[in-house]
Amino acid sequence: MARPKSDDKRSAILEAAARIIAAEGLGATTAAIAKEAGISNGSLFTYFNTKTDLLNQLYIETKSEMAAEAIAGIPTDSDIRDQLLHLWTNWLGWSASCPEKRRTLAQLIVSDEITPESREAAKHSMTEMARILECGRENGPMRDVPRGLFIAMANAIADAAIDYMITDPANAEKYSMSAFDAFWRMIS
Amino acid sequence: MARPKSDDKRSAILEAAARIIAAEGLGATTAAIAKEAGISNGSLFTYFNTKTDLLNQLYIETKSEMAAEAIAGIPTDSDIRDQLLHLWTNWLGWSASCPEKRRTLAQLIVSDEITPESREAAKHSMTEMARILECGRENGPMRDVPRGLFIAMANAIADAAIDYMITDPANAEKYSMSAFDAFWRMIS
Amino acid sequence: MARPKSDDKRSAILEAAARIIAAEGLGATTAAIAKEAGISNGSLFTYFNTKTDLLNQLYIETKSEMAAEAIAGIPTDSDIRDQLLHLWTNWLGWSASCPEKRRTLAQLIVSDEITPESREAAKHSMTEMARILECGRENGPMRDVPRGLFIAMANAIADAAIDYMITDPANAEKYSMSAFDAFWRMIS
Amino acid sequence: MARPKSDDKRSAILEAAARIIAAEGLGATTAAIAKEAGISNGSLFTYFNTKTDLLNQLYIETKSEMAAEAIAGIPTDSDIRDQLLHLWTNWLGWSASCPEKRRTLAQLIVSDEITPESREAAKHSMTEMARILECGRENGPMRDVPRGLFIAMANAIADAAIDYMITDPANAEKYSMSAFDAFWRMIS
DNA sequence: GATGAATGAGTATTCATTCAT
DNA sequence: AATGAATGAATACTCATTCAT
Repeated sequence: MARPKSDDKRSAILEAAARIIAAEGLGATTAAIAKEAGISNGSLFTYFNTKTDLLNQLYIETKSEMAAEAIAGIPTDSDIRDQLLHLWTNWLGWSASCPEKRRTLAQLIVSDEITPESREAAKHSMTEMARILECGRENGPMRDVPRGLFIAMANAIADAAIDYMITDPANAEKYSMSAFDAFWRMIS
Repeated sequence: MARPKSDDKRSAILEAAARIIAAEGLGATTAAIAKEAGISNGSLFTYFNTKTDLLNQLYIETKSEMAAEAIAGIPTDSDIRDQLLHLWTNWLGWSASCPEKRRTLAQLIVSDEITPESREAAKHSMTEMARILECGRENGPMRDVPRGLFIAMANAIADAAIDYMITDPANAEKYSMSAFDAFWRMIS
Repeated sequence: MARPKSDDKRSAILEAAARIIAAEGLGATTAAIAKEAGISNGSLFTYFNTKTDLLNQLYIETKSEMAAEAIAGIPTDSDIRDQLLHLWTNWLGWSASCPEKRRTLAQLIVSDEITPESREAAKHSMTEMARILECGRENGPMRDVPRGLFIAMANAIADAAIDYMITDPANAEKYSMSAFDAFWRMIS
Repeated sequence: MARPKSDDKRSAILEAAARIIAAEGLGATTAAIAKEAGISNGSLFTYFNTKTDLLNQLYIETKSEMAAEAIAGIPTDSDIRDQLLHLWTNWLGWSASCPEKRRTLAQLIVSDEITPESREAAKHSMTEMARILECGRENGPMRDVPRGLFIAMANAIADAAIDYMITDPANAEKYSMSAFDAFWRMIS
């Protein structure tokens, strides 16, 4: 069966995994994850066939969640700078509020365990986010830069800011804004 | 002294580790690294006390090497944009030419195995590079952004470009230049 | 509960350990012990956390078993010489009939792996045996010798005899009796 | 060559081994022994072919030393009780004064590494000691007990006392004497 | 489905011994 | 002879995965 009974349990495992991997790295044992999720050793495998499978799904779902949060409530009628600012604030705010998911994602991104298919799937869930980002450069100086490179740069700048927001939450908003200003200068 | 410890062998191990880890991740076995380095299983441990030790030294030395390459031949008399461009070109060029070291570094950066001391040591070796980068923003719009955040952003943009340079070497120079232009817009 | 931990299996491991250690010494591998016990390599560690732990428990349980055998069926109404003779015969008889346990115990006794706590625990299980031994000297010439030293001497004489009983089983009873006579002369 | 140049170094290794093994057990590494002896790793093997060889020689020489000390200055003209008492006092005194050698010997005695040949050799070096002990029983109640068993019993009683002498040196003499009295009662 | 014991392949590290210097 | 680096077999213990209950 494609999806076993309890979706709650599935989510619990995924969230437990994020927490444990944030703390212990990808070497975290499935036993530790199961324990954190409040289930038994063996039950984990009725929800995920292998550890690799669990990791891949964690990757995809975390990325999707991030993308969904980022585009929530975008004022589609406002001008592009406002839309981008809204997106940016959502994105960095969510990421900074989930340091564990973020830290885990950082490990997953560079891991061999994540298949090309998973990477592709994650990209799909970010389509809408990417589309809005794209609008920002279509008439600007970056119009000839490959789309992927441009997205990667936006990502990179955001990431740098998020690190600072997590480390020094009191000034989180300031960091977010500084980064947005830099991003805006870059594309316009 | 009988058969003194050879610096060559130490380097060979470090380079073998970079190659193997790039291919297999941090889970790469010490045996595989030793074999790639052309030494015996046990000899690895006469040069590095533990695998963690090896990983930390690999991290420090790779970062140092990168920093040293980046600042080689900087035209200190030229204007700041020229200096930055030179730095940028060195940096991205070297990184793109050593995809294995780069890939390995990406894993090490997010790993728990790397101690805060190692991270600090790596920072030290990048002082000069950071200093030059700093000159670029002292009178510009980013003058009030924290130094570390600014450096992280530069890093992030470079990284994004390097990925592209590695994936599509034919257009490497173009990507490098586009990224530099974006960076320059960001800081000026 | 799924497949509860089996006490039989625990005992099987302990007995396998006694057999293997008797043959190969304390350097015996956990793999060899597991194989002899008919379980897998890893299962040994669901019953004992470490090899040291296994060794300590083996020590304690073997000593307890010996003590229990020694005092079985003591004729508490008979005079003290009869009681001692019964104890002595039980004790030497059991020890001589389990040369493997005995040989293993000899190694364990001098090993660093055995903790003071284990030694203390073993002493407790021999309380009753020691009490009867004690009765034998309370009015005799050894009345002022420290209790522990007296017990150690009894032990030592018995041990010497047991070695002979094992080596030359045909005359086992004779050796046992000679040793008892010597012991009796010593204390009366 | 049967005996390499420096006999001093050979002895130094043997004594270092006794000290280290007393502290760390038979698992003590040859490297640790070499270091304690003040020589290099590899040099140990110009004096002893293998670790087993070292252990066997340590066994033989320690036993010989003990035997030699035990019979030093025996008053051959005195009556047998005096002779035995002298022997006993020498023996226990020496053993109690070298707790490391004693402890090491205890481990060696039960070890598989010691060959039957070594055990035989050790017995030879104790011939004279055994001869004197023998005199003590030839007309007594133990006259029909096998010689080896009798010796083992003497040994065992002495051993028990030595333990106490080491643990509580202040009363060493008392323990030695108590044990002798017990021994004398046993044989006469 | 849930549980946790059973499995056994896998791995860092150690150490007796050898050998180049 | 002396040194200590090099060797590689050996081993306790781990952990993803399976399976009996």
